[in-house]
Formats: sequence, structure tokens, C-alpha cells
Amino acid sequence: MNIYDISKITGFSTATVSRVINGSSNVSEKTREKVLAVIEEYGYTPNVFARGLGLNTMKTIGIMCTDSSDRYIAQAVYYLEENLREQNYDLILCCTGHDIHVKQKQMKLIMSKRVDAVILVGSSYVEETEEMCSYIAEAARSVPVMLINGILNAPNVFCTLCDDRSAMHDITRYTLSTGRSRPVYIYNSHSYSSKQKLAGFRDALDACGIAYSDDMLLYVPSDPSHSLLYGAKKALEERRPVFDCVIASEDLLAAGALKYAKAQGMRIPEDVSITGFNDSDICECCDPELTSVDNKLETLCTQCVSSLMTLFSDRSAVPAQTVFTAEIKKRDTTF
Amino acid sequence: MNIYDISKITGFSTATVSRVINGSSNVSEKTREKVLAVIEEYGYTPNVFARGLGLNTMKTIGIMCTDSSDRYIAQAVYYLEENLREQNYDLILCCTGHDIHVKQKQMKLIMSKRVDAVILVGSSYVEETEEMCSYIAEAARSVPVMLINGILNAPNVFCTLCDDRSAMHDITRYTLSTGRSRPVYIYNSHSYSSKQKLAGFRDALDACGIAYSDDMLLYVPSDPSHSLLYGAKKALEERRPVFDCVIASEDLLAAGALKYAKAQGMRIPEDVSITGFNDSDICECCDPELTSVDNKLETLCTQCVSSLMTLFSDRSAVPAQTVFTAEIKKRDTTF
DNA sequence: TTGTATGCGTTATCAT
DNA sequence: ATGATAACGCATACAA
Repeated sequence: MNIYDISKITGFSTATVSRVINGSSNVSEKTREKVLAVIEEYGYTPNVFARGLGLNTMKTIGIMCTDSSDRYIAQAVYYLEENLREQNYDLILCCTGHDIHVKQKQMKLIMSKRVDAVILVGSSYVEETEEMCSYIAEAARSVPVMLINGILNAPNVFCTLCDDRSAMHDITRYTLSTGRSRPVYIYNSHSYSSKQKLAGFRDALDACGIAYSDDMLLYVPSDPSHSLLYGAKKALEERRPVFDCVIASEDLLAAGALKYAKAQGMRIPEDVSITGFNDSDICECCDPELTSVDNKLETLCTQCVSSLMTLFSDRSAVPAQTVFTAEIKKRDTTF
Repeated sequence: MNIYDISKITGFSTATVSRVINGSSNVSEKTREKVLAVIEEYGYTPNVFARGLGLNTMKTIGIMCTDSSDRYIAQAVYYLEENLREQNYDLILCCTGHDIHVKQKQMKLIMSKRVDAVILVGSSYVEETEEMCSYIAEAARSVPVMLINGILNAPNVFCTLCDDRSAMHDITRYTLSTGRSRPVYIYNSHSYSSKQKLAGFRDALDACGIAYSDDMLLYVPSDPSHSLLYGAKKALEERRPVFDCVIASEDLLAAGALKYAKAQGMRIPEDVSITGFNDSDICECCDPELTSVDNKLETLCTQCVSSLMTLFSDRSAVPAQTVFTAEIKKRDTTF
């Protein structure tokens, strides 16, 4: 069943049928009804390939992320899907992991699908050097590239993010303000966002007049054979740092620290306070419940799609960067 | 840049260029190299629409789920993406929620994209009546439909699942075998899988000679304004049932029950044992860590894609149902 | 081994 | 308001 069939059955030309399908105004009401009735009756659906071929678009957005099963990313994908579908866009999903070569390859692949735009979720697409990001800038020459949670300066690349640096500054400072002086900062990534957070941590130290020392930093290498939570716990067990508060760059790490602290017989938050980041549902599972940072992911995603739609309709009005402010969610691991 | 350009530049016909692109054997090595070199040099990529138009396929699979941010589903999507991409298939993601009308509408939409198959993630696509599932059977007339974690009897629908009923039977029976006699079964869904689990719970009761009573059941209505964990806790606070063990149909519910039990001053597992379901990373966050059921999601997804590939290449050899067995993961909320 | 010609199903342009 | 027809870019049957 194609447009020719409908044309034959209704007695109108394919042009008219096409006009009806696409809601063109230059069709008489009578004709429209007749054609619509036949389309309905025969359950005809336009062939998207043929349409795509002519229009060179298929109303599809490519979403790239490192790992869609990650809590934060899964949430982002969900919000993006919701917003895009509302605008009648489909999304094709592509998980790349952290390897730059895979990222490049997948970007090429996704571009070859003639997507109308690419959304990069997570700051791990902001690499060490500008050159490593050149494949993104390259893609941006064909279609808009939206970056969620990172900054990349290139034409046609638009960033929507939360100010992680000041968020981490705020929560660290808040913790230190409750009489703490020996922080441990625990983290597991070197992405753009992670660096921002670390910078925020150091900002807070400076602001509170506490001398920074490398000993304060605890890096948790990722290991596919066990969870991040376990990794954090293990790292603490091995290093056994002295601390009266733990600032984590991610909730699961904080949960691991909490587990360690409790095993050591420390009282929380009396002996040690602990903070997470992302305000995921992990926070509620912990005992005591975890203080964390809500980095407004839903807002980010909604804004990102909204910017994209603006971009499609009206090239002018979209800022290269849109930055939101996070919010501290106080629970029971801090005073 | 299209195939005609490459044809002109190389001096070969479009047919030959096409043959090179598609790896046809009937091309001389010399020609192949020459064409490949030009393709590389000019960065030519075949137009997928034109290709799709001719072949009527775009190597794309539609994935439907109720909510891709749900931990279990997000995990499934990740595994599916991984396996599909390995086979050079793209996936377009579509979240439907639980409303049957939305499901139908989205299915229509996804079918209109001419996907090569549809994968339904989660048993919420198995509705009360057969008639409500007719839109799925209808879709299956055009392309294979794979169902993960549910059973639907229809031509061209293939189910891959875990035996939730006996899994729930096993873990309940295990709990009861440690001297418990007053269980509370806590659940939050009426999906196919949920019903199976409930049946398994009752099987275990029968097997242990414990009389079933409706009081044992605690339903937690879903409420977007708060988490499932909180919902479970609240439901227990309101009903205040007497129990010495809690069997939950999902980890978050168990986490809520745990929170409630601890707040009541109950010792775990001495006074009350608690079990979850899904073996998510929530289990490790809890204190004490949650005993749960590993329902082999990765295996399910891998098998599902593998079946699909078999289906594409060789219609014969795929069973309508493929059932795996779950595994109890003992942790610290049970003896 | 290579080339020619045609179909795939739309949309858009230009007539009428 | 409607119709005829040319793109769109590829794969492939058939010819050479």
C-alpha cells in the first residue's frame, strides 16, 4: 500500500494525496475528507525512507552516552526521550563507553544515519585536549550538537549544564562550616564535570582557610567486577585516611564511604559527616539517609530539547551555554 | 557527495561503486582499492534513506519500555543496545508508560518507522485480556516481536524470560525454612511478572503448610510524588501488620520495609528477615545488605538478541519461549 | 569484471 | 484546487 494506491483508489493524483497527508492548505475540504477516509480504511502509512530521501531528514535525534545503565544517564535518557517525543522526534540510542576511538566510530555511524542532531549526555565527551574533541566539532558542521553537563567551545555546539563547581563548593563549605577540618574527597572519574567538582572542593578549602593536601584525595578506579560502592569502601579500607568528613563526587561513592565509616564504629554525622552528589534514590536507601546535591537533571534535559527545537525553527536565539544552579538536599549524614 | 560523484571521480560506474561498498566479490582487487581510496578521501557515506528505500530495511530495532529510567529496564536497554550494535543494528527507544492507549499509539508509530523488529521490555505489555494485546499480535504480522520477561502467545512473538514464579517460590520457601511463619508480601504492580511472583509466594506457603490470608498482602500504589522506597515504608506504617518476614517483589520495596523495620527497633534478621527481588545495586546500599533474587537480566537480553538474529537468518529454529532460572543471592537480611 | 537502466515512494515545482 | 513529473541516492537485474 503506497501513495499510488491511495491515489488510484481516491481518483486524485499522488500530489493531492501527499498534500492531504502533509496538511497542506491548498486542498478542498471535500477532497481532504475523501482521501483521509481511504487512508484510514486501508491503514496506509507513508514510507519513511522515501520521505527521508526527499526531505533528507527523518526527525530523528542521535543520543550518545557512555553507559545508559548508569543511574544518572538513564534518567537523562528518559527525560530526553519524553521531551523529544513530545516534539515528534525519535531518538536512536548509542552507548560508547569511554574509549575515544569507539566514541569517534559511533559518532561517524550515528552521523551516517542522517540524524537531525546529536545529543551528548555526560561530560565524558569533553576530553583532555581540544584535538580529541575535534570529531565532535566536525559532526557539528553537519548538524547541531547538544552537550549535556559539559562545556565544549565550537561552532554549532550548544551546552546545557549545571554549575558543578560551585555546587561542590557550596556543599563542601556547608560541611566544613559544621566544625569539620579533615575532609576526604572521594571521586572516580576525570571527566570535565569531575574536574569541576574537584575544583569546587578546593575553592571551598581556600574559602575556609584549610590547607589543601593531596592526602585528602581518594581516587576510586572503576572495576567492572564490582560496584562503585564496594570500590569506595575498599579504597578507604586500604588507605585508612584520617577524616571527619567525606565529600563524594557521586552518591554511590558516598554510600560506600558510609558503609566503611559505620563498620569502623564511627557515628554519623557526629563523628563524620558524608555527602553525595546527584541526589539519586540511593540517598534514601542509605542509613542514615545521604545528604546530596540535586543537579537538576530534568531541567537540563528539558532545556536542552527546548534549545534544540528553537535551533531548528529559528537559528538566532540559542546561547552557546546555558548554566543552571544546583541545590543542596540536606538529609541525615550531615548536621 | 553521493554515489554518482564517486562514480565520476573514480571513472567506474555507480554499480561498481555500489558493489565495492557492499563488499560484493565480483570486483577486481585493483578497482576495489581505487574506489575505496576515493571514498575515504572524500569522506563519502551512503545515504541510508536511499538504501532503506530500495531494501526496505534500515537495520533498526524498536525498543519499547514503560520507563527507561527504571533500574531494571535501564539495565535491559543497555544490554540490548550492546548486543544489537554488535550485530550492526541501531535501536530506537520508545517509552510508553502504562497506559494502553499510549502503548498502542507508540507501537503504531514505531511500526511506521519500518523497524526490522520490536523488542518489548518488561511484562507490563502482557495485559489482562488477550484483546488488549491484539495490537502486539497485529505488529507481529509485519515483523518479529520479542518479549522480555513475559509470555504472550501469538504467531511471530518470541518470549525470553526468567521463571519468576519458581524464583519467588524458592526465596519465600528459603525464608520460611529459617523458622518464620508470618510473612508479609509487598508488591507494587499487577503486571504478568508480578502475578507470577505472587503465585510463587503462594506456592511456597502451600508447600510449607502455612494458610494464606489476604492480610499477608501489602500493595504499594505508585505515586510519582515520592519514591517506591518511601511508598513501601509508608504503607507499612499505615497498616502496621504483624510479621516476622517481608518478601518484596522488588528491591526498593524491600529497602523501604527494611527502613520501617529498623525504625520499629526490630533486629534484622533476628526479629524479621527481608528479601528483595532483582539483585540491583540497591542491595549493597542497604544496611544490613539485602538478600535478593538475581533474575539474569543480562542473559535474557543476550538470548533475546541472539534469537532475533537467528530469526533474521533462518526462520525455523527459534522457540516461542525461552525460560531461564533465577538465583538467590544471600546477603545479610536473612539467615 | 564492469556498465546501463530501472524501481523504490515521497515531496516539490511547475503547469493548468 | 488539482495534476504531471522531476528529483532524491541507492541497489540490482540484466546486458555486455
